[in-house]
Amino acid sequence: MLDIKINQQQIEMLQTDLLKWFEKAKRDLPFRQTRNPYYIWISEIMAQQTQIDTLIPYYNRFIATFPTVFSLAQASVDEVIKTWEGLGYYSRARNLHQAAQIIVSDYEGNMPETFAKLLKLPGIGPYTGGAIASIAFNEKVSAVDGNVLRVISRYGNSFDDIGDAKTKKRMTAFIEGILPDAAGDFNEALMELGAVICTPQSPKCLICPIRSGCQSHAAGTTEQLPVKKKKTKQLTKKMEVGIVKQNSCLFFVRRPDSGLLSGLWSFPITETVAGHGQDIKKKLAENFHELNEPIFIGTNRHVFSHIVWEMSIYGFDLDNAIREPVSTSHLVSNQAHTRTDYQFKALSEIDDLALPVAFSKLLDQLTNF
DNA sequence: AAGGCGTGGTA
DNA sequence: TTACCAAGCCT
Repeated sequence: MLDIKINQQQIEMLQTDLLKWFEKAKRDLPFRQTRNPYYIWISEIMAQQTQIDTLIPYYNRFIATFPTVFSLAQASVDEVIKTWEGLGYYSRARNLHQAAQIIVSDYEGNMPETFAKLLKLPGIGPYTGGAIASIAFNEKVSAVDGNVLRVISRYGNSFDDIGDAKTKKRMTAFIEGILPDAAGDFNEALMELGAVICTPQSPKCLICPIRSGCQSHAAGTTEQLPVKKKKTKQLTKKMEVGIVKQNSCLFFVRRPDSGLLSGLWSFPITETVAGHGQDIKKKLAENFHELNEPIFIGTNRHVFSHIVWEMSIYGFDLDNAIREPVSTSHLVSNQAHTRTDYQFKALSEIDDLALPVAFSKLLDQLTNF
């Protein structure tokens, strides 16, 4: 149970030390050069489960493509996903798009200015709501992310599992109790400290601005903290991928509306049962009447957060079909939807599609096919 | 409550 | 190679 004994004077020293350090040491990040709530919002959504260094080029590209909430709301969801391509957790982009439409329709295009209202928007939870409210609107509310949980675990020498909701509640309450008026800066300072000083491995206690009050440093337990329950191991799935070629074009399918990589484009893919390319050949029979035997191209492995795909890649060259060449008119198109679910694309056109890394990385293996 | 949901970096 | 981790949210 987190139980930090800290008096008013110590609280003020902690605030002062942290804020002073942050003012001096904070990294120069693109979204720290603005107070525009729209830009803050985009950056905070991108920051979810994503390291800052990774998201910076995406952030710059995103706000260049969608400079205002109106431009985002008016874009198609496919355009938004395409701009998000490669960043992962694509529901973030869908929620961003949906929330932009709500902000335009319900708030005249102005970002809602309170934690309570922000929390109602899709994709904004306790952390992101607190971050936007405190950083963009000076609301005195906490923003507790993984960095903050780690910093507080160590500061109070807490061995509570930070994956437990109760622990997060307690630590949030502690933060709320020591929040200064400059809540946005204080929240950012805690996160910055976690990102560059109070790191998961080998924390740099020697140069930590709040070392003097840190109970974990005093107890020598920093390497054991924070306590976090281990994740269950990823399930490995054997998959067969079908590369269908005709007239130098490759065949792509849109993934289902729900689940992994939903709505994004992919090569036809199916879980391996019989093997040797027969599973994907059977699946492709939904789209093509005549197919040659699969040509083995190679293997590839892709690791998601909770699944591993071990992919065997098979080619089907329609130009070299033994029987009559099959034209695109044989494609089964889904008449119920106005959007397209199947497409042949020339190599130069593939960039039009939002293609997850799991598939875009396969393109390198197709040079001899 | 616990698991689904991406990707890239590091030890 | 394996394992862990990153400015979480949704169901």
